[in-house]
Amino acid sequence: MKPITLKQIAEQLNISVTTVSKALKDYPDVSKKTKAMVKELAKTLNYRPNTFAVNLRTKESKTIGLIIPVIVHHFFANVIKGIVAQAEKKGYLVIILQSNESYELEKKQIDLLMSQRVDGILISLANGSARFDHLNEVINQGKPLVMFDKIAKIVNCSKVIIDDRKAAYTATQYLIDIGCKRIAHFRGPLLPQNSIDRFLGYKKALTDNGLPYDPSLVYICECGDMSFEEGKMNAKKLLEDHDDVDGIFINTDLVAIGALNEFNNQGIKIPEDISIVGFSNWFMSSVISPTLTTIDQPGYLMGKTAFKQLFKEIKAHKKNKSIIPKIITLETVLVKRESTKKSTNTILEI
Amino acid sequence: MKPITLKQIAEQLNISVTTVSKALKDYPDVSKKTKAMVKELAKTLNYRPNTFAVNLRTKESKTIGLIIPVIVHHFFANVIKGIVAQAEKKGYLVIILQSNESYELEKKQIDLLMSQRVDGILISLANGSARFDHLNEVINQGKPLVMFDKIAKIVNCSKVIIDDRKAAYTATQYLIDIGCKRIAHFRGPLLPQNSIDRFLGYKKALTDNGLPYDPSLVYICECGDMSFEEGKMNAKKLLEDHDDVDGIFINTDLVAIGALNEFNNQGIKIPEDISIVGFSNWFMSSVISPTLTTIDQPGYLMGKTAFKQLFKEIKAHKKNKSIIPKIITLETVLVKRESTKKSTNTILEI
DNA sequence: GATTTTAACGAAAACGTTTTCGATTTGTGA
DNA sequence: TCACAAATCGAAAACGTTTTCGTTAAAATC
Repeated sequence: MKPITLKQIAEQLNISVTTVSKALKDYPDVSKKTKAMVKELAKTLNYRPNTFAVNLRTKESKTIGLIIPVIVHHFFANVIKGIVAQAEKKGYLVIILQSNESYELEKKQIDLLMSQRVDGILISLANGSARFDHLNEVINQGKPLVMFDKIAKIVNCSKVIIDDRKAAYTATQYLIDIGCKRIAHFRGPLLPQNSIDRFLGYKKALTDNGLPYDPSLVYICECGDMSFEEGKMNAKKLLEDHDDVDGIFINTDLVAIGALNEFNNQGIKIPEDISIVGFSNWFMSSVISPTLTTIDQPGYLMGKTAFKQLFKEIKAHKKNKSIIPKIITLETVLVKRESTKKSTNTILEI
Repeated sequence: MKPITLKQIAEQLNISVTTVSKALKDYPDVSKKTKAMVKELAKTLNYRPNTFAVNLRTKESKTIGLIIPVIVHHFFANVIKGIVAQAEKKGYLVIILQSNESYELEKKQIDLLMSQRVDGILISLANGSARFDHLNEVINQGKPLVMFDKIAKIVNCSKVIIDDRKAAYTATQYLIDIGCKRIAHFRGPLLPQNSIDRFLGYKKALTDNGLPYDPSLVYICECGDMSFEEGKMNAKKLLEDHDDVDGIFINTDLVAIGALNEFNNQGIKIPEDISIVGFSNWFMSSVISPTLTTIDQPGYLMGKTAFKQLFKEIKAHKKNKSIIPKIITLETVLVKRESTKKSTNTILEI
């Protein structure tokens, strides 16, 4: 019933614990014979090293912590999948925690992970996080930390992101290229950097193309559980406020799909009357009608990349090498589908 | 830089490590003065007990393992959320692994978790799992194990499930009650118990109501990444094969939404021509048009309940009490929406 | 004042592993 | 034969806690 220990193996074979340990780890100063002996007995007894003891000795747990604002979200679920898969490859386990977009919780969870002495931490910030002492604390303790997606520029650690501003610019530029003159934007909440950057990308594309920026064309939504409904509501409001809008760039697909639904119901033709571009390439976007043009946000790859970077830093940390924070920007692509009309401007289609 | 230890505190205060340890844990044989002294210094030094050492001493890690077939799935994501939230409340951390519906991976992961010496394991089976030695091994080692949702009846451990058969029966019975005479079923894959049970519930409702069971009305789909497409395809086939079907019970919402989409495109009126009931109550079901009648499958509650049961068993195991496996069946409810027509049979509506 | 009780503390073992360093044995070359 | 190197092993310390049990001093009891 009790787990097998090195001591038990040693006693059975009449050798020392030391030799057993070395044999199992293929130390050069153990003869082939004893190695074989030890390994065989270990196998038949189904010996498993006591991780607790190993951790204590080696001062590492082969475990990392992951704090994520929401789990039930296709993008983050994909990130989790990417992290877990990559971690497993490298022999690391992942402890997962959900901050629920709350700074207080996030802080507590950082504390939990530090107490647990994980080898490193991956985090995507809660919307509520405007202070970062808890993260600086992690860094000061010399614990590897990598942020992804929802980051704080001010925190001095590695980050894996997409260029939200550029992607939004691309999306808006595409709307302009296909002939849209009056382009609205459904933006995300005011706080997280992502929705700010997407908004800025939208704005810059307008001005770069000589189009006026009109604040009344920008609608805000929380992008929480009610995203779909928010999309519908904003679409409704937009139709009431303006009759000349011919394109919308929307912060996230679910909102876009809500808007699309409202337009469909009201008989507004997409893309003939209004062209729509979403963000994130949720699988439903390729499936609804009309299919949604959107920016592909590589969740799985982001998770994978974030872990890879963290892994490097963990290794460096073990060797007492200092780590130079690195910012990795993943490519996004515009996925053109039915919700945007074809360009009428042939010159642009050379 | 190096973490503070009990020893350091002891030396600073000129007392023994023992007393420091006891003071921090409020042992009665330490004076109030020393307790205050110790606690204060511990706080200012930001002392955190070394989990590795604590684990080694106490033989528990306050950590559980979770193996799940897919993370990127609204139901499972909800389950994860429920588990993580409840675990955190009780001071437990969750290590998450994804089996990818593969028996081989699942086996390896069980092994990993056993090596890690987690205090207990939560698992939802991979579709590919038809052998259960790896799970029996866990049980034999006396490690608490709770299965949820995708379970194996044959394994002697606690389980948290819904009554798939009953829920399917309810769904089908509802279709019958509102007047459907020719009811089709889009079922899931042949293996997992869930889709078998849902199929059986469908069948039993038919025969209990004197309706013939017609195998040609049963369509199979894998319910994987292509669910939506499968729904469309099956809908198409159904329209080709039969012109008299007036109701469909569908294994899962995403497939149902695919079917709905196809029917919409082909001008088939839902619910006038065909009534549809889905399964799981995905949030999109309340949002598409027409909204989908479905069985609500309580993912968050399932996660929460599964952890609670595991927690009980972990506590029992610590006290060397034997654990009697318990099967907890969560209630499901039929959520009536637009995709099913109102009953014309007033007698049934008393 | 002698004895017992209580309060407060500490020594030491234990958890199971890893690793350093020294000891022993065997083999090698002169 | 001697010196030295190589091969093989083990003793012991260390990781940082927890907990048992004993010790001491002070307080209480008679």
